[in-house]
Amino acid sequence: MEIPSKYDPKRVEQHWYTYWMQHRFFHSTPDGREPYTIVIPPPNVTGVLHMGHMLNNTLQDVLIRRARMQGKNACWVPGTDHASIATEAKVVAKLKAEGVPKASLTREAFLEHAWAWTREYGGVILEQLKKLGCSCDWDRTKFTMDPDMEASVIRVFVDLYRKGLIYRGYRMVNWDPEARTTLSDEEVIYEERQGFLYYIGYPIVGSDDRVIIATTRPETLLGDVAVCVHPGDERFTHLHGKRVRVPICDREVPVIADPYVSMEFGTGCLKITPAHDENDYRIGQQHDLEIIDIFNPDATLNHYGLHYEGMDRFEARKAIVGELEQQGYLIKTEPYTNKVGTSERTGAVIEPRLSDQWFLSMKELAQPAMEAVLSTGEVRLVPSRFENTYRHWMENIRDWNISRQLWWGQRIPAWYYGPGKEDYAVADTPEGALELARQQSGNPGLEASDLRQDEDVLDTWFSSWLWPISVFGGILEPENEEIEYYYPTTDLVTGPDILFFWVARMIMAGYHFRGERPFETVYLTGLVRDKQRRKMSKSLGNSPDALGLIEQYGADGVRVGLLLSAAAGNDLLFDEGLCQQGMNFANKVWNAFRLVQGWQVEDRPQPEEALLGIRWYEARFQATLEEIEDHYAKYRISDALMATYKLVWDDFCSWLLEIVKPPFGEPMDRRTYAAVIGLFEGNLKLLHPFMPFLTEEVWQHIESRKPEEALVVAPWPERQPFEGALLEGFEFTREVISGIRTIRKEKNIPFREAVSLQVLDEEGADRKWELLVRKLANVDQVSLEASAPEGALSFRVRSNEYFIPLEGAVDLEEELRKIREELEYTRGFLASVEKKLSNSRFVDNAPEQVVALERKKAADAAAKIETLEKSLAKLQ
RNA sequence: GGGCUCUUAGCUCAGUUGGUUCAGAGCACCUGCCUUACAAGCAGGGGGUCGUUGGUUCGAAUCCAACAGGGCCCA
Repeated sequence: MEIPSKYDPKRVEQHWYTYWMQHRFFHSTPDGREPYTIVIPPPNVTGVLHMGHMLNNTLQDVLIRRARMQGKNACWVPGTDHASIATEAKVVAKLKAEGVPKASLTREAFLEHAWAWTREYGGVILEQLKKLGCSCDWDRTKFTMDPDMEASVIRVFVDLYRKGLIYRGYRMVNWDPEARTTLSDEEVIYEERQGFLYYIGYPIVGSDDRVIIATTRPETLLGDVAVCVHPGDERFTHLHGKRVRVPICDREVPVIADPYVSMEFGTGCLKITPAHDENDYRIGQQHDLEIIDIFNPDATLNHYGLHYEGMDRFEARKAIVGELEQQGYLIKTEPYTNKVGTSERTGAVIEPRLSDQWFLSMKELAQPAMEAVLSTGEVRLVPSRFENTYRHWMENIRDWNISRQLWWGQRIPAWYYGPGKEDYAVADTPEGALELARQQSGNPGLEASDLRQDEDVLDTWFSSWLWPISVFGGILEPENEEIEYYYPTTDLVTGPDILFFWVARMIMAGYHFRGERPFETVYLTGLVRDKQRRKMSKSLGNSPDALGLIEQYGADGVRVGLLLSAAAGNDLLFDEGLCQQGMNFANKVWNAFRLVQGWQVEDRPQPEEALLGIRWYEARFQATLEEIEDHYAKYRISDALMATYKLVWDDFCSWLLEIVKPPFGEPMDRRTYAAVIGLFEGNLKLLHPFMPFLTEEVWQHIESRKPEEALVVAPWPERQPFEGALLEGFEFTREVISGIRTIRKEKNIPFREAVSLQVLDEEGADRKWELLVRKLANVDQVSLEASAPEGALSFRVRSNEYFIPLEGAVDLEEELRKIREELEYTRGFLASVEKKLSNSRFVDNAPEQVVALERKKAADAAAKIETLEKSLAKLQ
């Protein structure tokens, strides 16, 4: 069989993915095995794969593939969410481009377009995950707007409403003027913006004097209803009870006193605009002030804007400042940096706005969720330092604004039957609402046509927070077999940026609706950044094309590249070089396979060094397996990968294969061959979660396998006891071989030229290891010596001394210098150890083990010094 | 402004309850090799006062304090 010298991912990836799917290896149904469950963090239905998704989903795939190999019933539920703001914005933009304004459409017509859009683009990101190799149970693919998922959301809304946890309130909320909807507090991102502080003089009524206020938002003066000073501020006591005239709109407003005002900030005098600032609103309430809202929903000025009506708020700011200046009201402006809230979705500057919204009361829900993470440890955050962030948020939790002024999403199941704010009924269905409405209103004559459903939809996170329950039907049928089997899920892998949006709320929902945690462990990944540490984003254009990377480096290469530097919770500075490294590794494994499969095998005795090498590698494999299991247990996936990488590349390829490799042109014995194949298969198993395609390809090349023997479902290697002495013996031997290679390099002795080796064996080393030295360092003869020979190059390993006789090539001075250097270092080392040992406080206080170790160090060093001194004496 | 967190080799990071020859790994770099699996490779090599300053201790990269400089969350 002809096998190309380079691994070609394109040739194999599609083939094996199709094979796995055909044999339904990713599909899970409840059975007697232990379940291992992951629910995917649902990406936006219309999104495309980006680097964050790749990292996140590669991690999930590694975990799920390993669990599957461990014989657990592995179930990874994929799906998408409807992303109401983002999707609606895209659909609106598309329609606009086609000359169709949203306002010209009915709600139903708009939703038709949105569904069409979803059908067209909805599957894209999931198809991309398949390219990455993700082994999701695709039969279980869920979408937050699926009928059953939607029904779950509605059921939960009604339930929480009836428990009194959902209420309708007139509050100051975060308004996104671009999306024309409210946002929850979590969706607002505060940014530092360079602005100005404007000092404006308000004339005092009945006086020629004026009062100066400082503001960052002069345009809002059109909504001013008062000017406020601190009651204890003596500079302004003469103003109490006076009235001032607001410039431009010429409105007379009172001067009020409230301790909220900071005497230090600005002029100590504050204008009050209750409609456009949360604190002003509070003061307005306390002082019973009027509320004047000067904005339209898109943040242009309304009729209160007078001659600025229709102008954008920022344009209006400039124009108003100009007018104030012209009319002499503007005293001065100074540069000022302030924090501005922006929309997480659209980036628009948030406008505080008063409106009726639906809120979910959080205190009660938060309590068990807080305990689960911080007290009982039922839910574990990895890395644990996120617990602090979690605690801080949970302790200061505020009610959740769950209504959105959008059409794309689950419409709030509240029906109004009268003109009053409280004239509504909440129910699962219009019929249920009608019945309730008749009761509540005492009017049995109400008809369906008298009811008007709330226009708003629910926040997308109000769907997502149920995800681990609703994907298994656990809301609608709380006792169904699936939810009972798969819930609580095992691991959740997501980014820390949605710890509050999603993770915390899922924990709340888990305890509230199931009385149980939704998952055991939350693995928080880092953010993927570029080499300048900037977050990768579409707007910056610094995110490489995900599928392009897979095309270039292969899915396995990209997976390895991403994982190599992805310590949990640490940001990952993405560098394409890492994918290159991943691809190189794939090629390395591929070529190791080419070597092995090219060997001719026949009946012949097994060389002793091959047997020794195999025994050593078995021990090495076990030691590494132990290490890898420990890394997995701690979710240190990149360390698990690195340990596997070194095992395969260094120990297996560079050492074992060189040990067992038959001389050129000679065949190999059957026992060695069979053993090497077995070890190779063990390696493939460890590698499979990281590099599923390559490993399955090689696995199937090794021999033809039945479907149930595919690597994807092969049993994970078992832990076995191993001989530590083999590892120590090999390590010593490796140093000897290294020493000979160094001398070869320094003296330009080509490898094909055999050398002989003389040993001053102070250590009493096991001579079986000489077999490896002979083969790997091309040594033709090994002899034990009683004293240092002359005319030889030397090196030392522990207290052993090795000589390579090489007449004429030996530089005596150089040899002496090397020995003196080693001697000096070792003496210094011994001195420091002895100093420790002579300190009675150390000997008395330190643990016995530590003291014993120090004694051994001293003895070893002393032995080495003796060797060195002897050699020195001989040479001089 | 409040809280959290980090600073170790050129880069990205490990370093567990203070104690092995503990100052590490990968990459990058330097040198030599087209050796019949692999130049996407092989062999060898250099490189750090562990941010600074104090303290605790027989012993500090590790614990404590202050300072300097990053980052995150919240307001």
